[in-house]
Amino acid sequence: MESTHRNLAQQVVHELGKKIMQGTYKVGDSLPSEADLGIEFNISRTATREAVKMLTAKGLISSRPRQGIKVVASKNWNLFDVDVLNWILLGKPDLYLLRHFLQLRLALEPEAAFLAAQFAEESDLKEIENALIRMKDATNGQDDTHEADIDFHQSVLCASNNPFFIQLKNFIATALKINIRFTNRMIAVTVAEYQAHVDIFEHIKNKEPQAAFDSAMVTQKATLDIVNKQIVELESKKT
Amino acid sequence: MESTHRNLAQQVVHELGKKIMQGTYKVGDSLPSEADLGIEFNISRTATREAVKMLTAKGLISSRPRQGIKVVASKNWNLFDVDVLNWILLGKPDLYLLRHFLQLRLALEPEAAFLAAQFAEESDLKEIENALIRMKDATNGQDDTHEADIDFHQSVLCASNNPFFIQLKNFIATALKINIRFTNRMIAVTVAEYQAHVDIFEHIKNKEPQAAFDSAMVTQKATLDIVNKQIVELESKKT
DNA sequence: TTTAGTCATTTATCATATAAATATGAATAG
DNA sequence: CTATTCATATTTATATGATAAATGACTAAA
Repeated sequence: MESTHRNLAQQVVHELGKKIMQGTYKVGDSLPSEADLGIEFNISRTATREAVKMLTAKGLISSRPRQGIKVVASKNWNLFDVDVLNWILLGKPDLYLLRHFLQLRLALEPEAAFLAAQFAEESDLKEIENALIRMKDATNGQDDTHEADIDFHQSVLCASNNPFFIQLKNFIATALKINIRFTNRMIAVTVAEYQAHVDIFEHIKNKEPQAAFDSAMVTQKATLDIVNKQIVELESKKT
Repeated sequence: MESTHRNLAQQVVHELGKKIMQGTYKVGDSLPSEADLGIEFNISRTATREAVKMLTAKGLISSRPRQGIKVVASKNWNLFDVDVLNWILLGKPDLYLLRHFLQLRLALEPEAAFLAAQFAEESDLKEIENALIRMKDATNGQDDTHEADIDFHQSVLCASNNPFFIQLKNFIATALKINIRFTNRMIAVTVAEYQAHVDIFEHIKNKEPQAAFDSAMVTQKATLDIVNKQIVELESKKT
């Protein structure tokens, strides 16, 4: 195993999780037996089993006597688990995955903005404003635009003061990272996008839920439309 | 442990998970040490550790040498995990939790209907229709209304053909169950509600995304408004 | 051909031992 | 008296080896 010799089980969880999301082990495939995994990673069966149990808890695999350890159907995967999302990021996301992310974002973010306009505390507003300032600073090269952009989206989710929306911070972050990868990680966030964010913030601050919702909806829908068109194009090329 | 002597670790996971969601162990609290848990449940430390690892994977606890096993902040809980949702159901949900569920449902379900109208396959439509038929049958006492109702909502999610929406089936099911508990589990789904469902289905079938979205939105918003009013009432009583 | 039973393989659990991490409090230095 | 260092005890982390239970595959009998 790695150098550190700490949290071996956790490391194996990540190795196997990555391999599953990258398709090294596909749905229905059997993983090596506990004994073999132990040999492969040079750890005891105890640690191996703990790793297997953690992946089971995240819904990626099942393990039964005689049948061995198998990757279960992807509908059972805990797609909103932090680790799983990060492993998705390490895979090779395609346009369809990007669309799936955007479709859920379109559902979530306008409503989150709506709720933020209703329930945001002073501290929540400060967080959002902070992210906006960092986005503006980024145009002067003082900060990473994309990172500040992600912070903006996450802080709006938090401002909803709804634990379920807040839990989806990781989902949104992953969605944005994949989006960035597909557009071009070098291209900074545009002025137009920044202005759209400012609009959303203003509506939240002024406690105008519907206006906040609409502003968020417009930008989301625009992004999704672009990807939808790209997919149509892609599919027409195929045939 | 129980009679069966199979999957001891899994049983302990459920016991502890329930206790955490019911507040027996609160956020920040320490659980008994591995050794003590082993004694309490009459299982080996190995099995205990595997249970602890599974709960760790679900984001409920952390376990570090000398520090012991502690319930982590609820923002780290995997609220969309099937098990966690079921444990929530075993707790004592209040109006605020119900509102949080409804707020996310309001975000998800109209968009799911929108997507279903775009992407539903024939088989998906059959599933939805099937649930509707069962709802109608239920008025004659042949079936459980609520169960068929849950099936309807879940089948619309599936029809979106978006894995993220599909993953949220358990969330919606839990939300509906809590909703049923709050209204009155004896009261059957009304004819009006049934008709609203039929409308949504028709729009999906006719591939009218926006109409499907609007229909779903109306019913959702109505439900949320009622709960919001109840909360306002509750809070005015307090002061 | 079917059925019942045997067998081999793999996970599930247990018991015990040692290593590593770390909170706590004592000892020490300033 | 305060801050820092250090020893120690407690708890988790890992390893090892042994036994139990589950189950797919094969075999033999009806």
